[in-house]
Amino acid sequence: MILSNAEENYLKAIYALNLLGKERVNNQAIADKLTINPASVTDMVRKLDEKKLISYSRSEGARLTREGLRIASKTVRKHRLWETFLVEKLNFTWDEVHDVAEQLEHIQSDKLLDEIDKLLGHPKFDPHGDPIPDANGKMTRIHSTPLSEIKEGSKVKVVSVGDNSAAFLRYLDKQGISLNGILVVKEIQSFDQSLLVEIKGKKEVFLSTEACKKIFVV
Amino acid sequence: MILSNAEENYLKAIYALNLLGKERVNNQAIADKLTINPASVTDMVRKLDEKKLISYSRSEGARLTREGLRIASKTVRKHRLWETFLVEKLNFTWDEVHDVAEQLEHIQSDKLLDEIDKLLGHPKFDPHGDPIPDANGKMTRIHSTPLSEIKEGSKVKVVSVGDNSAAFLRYLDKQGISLNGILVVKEIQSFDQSLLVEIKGKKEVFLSTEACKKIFVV
DNA sequence: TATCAAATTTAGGCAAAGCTAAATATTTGA
DNA sequence: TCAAATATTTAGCTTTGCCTAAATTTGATA
Repeated sequence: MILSNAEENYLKAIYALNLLGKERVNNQAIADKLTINPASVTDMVRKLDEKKLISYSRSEGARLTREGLRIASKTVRKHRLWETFLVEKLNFTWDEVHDVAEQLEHIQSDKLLDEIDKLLGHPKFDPHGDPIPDANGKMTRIHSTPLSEIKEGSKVKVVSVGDNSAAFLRYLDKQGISLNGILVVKEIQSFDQSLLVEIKGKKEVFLSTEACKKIFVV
Repeated sequence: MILSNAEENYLKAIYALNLLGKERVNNQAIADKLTINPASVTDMVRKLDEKKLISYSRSEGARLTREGLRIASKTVRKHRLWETFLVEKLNFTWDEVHDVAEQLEHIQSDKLLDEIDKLLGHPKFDPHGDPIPDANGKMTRIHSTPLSEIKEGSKVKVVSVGDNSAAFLRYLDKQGISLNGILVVKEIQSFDQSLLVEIKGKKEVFLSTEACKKIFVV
């Protein structure tokens, strides 16, 4: 079954919301995720239900079926493999890849996907530290913690970021924060919970509370 | 200006027909090229005219404007660079690339295009021997001849093929004909103009008249 | 339990890009 | 030159995927 880009995007949105803990997803959440009108979601959700890619009921919301899950995780796999490819092979920076990958993830070619995966050596994580689902949809989960919850004095490693927007990633670049970078939490400011962190002996920077919630560390 | 895939495909079609000699292109020809209904072409041609990507008049047909030409040749450039990339870097065969490139050519990212071009070493020809327009739309033209017009006894080199369909390319593979391959025309069959050709001292094969019209040699 | 807010659906619309069938133009060639 | 063939356009319809505005349903709470 060949799906439209829009259909794939809905499945991806439901998949992402599922991973955030929600077993069942309501229309409003999908609408917010995709920044479209809830009324539009009603229609599409009905269509996806008819195609048996999700099961939907007014009371319980939407849940991916086995087939819906397969397609959603494949789309995420494509997105993250393309991002990795762009960074590893084509000199893109991590703040440049998202929008292009949003387009590339809809290209239909199993061979293309397999060959990119092979070329990259079957990577497990993308340039933002997000796990890449394998061909069966399985992925390596890392039990990371938002930097905002780390105790003063701790030394941690950045393993992923919770916001792939160019704006946020460029902010991290400017602050000197990168994937696998080592941080030491020097001070937690009592008045706003913002952090003073030391970056691998190089320098110290202040990070806003909001930023710290989106930096995941171990 | 961001164009839809459909708009890009129309421009590409007009561009291709232009290269076949027609300065002006009529709706019927566009409809045939894209296998859509002429009535649909009327609408789109009007739209492209309004956007100043073509100039259209009922009597003279369609002609690309400077901007239309720029976009069309960029789209062709993308298509051919992707085809080359797939063959050179991702183990695709020449009969597997067309359909995927039809999708990839619509990805919007100048950086992506430039990096692919750089990675490939600024290739001048794609896997079918078609010239790749440079960033200014210029391309190397080779004055080739269809094999169907070659005299008996001549020794020639295959430089391009005029049909990128998987069916035709696989036929050529089976016959042992590849780009840059050397052929000797042994006999022209008088009753149907089909050819007996020798492939670089290896073997002799018969080629149909139709096939010979689509094999270009020097 | 009555009410208010939030979520959902309905109804009606729009733009894109295609279609068919019928009406018009235009060419061509007998 | 006139009729047949070819090309183009019009009119009206379809699907997709979105929209707004106005119900309606649900759920939380006072």
